[in-house]
Amino acid sequence: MNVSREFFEGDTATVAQRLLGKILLSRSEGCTTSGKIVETEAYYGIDDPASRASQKKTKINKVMWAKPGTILVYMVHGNWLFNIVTGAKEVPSGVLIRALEPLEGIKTMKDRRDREKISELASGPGKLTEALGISDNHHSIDLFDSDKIDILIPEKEEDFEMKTSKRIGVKKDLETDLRFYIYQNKHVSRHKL
DNA sequence: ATCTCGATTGGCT
DNA sequence: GCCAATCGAGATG
Repeated sequence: MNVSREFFEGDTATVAQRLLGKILLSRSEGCTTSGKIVETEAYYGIDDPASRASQKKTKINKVMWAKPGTILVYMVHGNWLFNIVTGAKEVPSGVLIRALEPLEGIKTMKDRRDREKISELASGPGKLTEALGISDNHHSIDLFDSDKIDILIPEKEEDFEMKTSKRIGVKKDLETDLRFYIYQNKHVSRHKL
């Protein structure tokens, strides 16, 4: 079952936590790939120094002001990073999807990633976009107005223990922990931390 | 566990 | 042209 747009309204840290255990599915280049979300990070708006919304508006970050459920993709150090806009309209915030546990289309993911180990297919923000065939042609599309990307609620959600930490790669972080991940899941990035 | 080097794009001078 | 940026892979110990 698909999530509703209301799922992405409200506090971005809450949405980030609720996304854990959900399924991110991509249809790209004729291949369907999907994975369980095991790691996310929340980014607020103008009060969050790490958020792109605290910078000047550009064609990349202006979609943070778009309606919740809009997709934001940008390049960092040679990797595409996948985010979903959250919060009320005109209140910029978003969630970065950082890691997936591969489910469908594992063969395709192996080919795209040129890796055989399942835990190396999508255990990081740049890895999962490559595995799912996500790039800047997904930027600014609406999740609910496109068949390229879906967020699904699994038939039966297994329970898990959630852990939090500081966001990764962020220089000026906030006091609160805004990274959320499934404890002891092997597909979480940098799970040695 | 720690480091180091390469990676691509957009935004600015 | 220059540079920063929500990273990844490989080498090393």
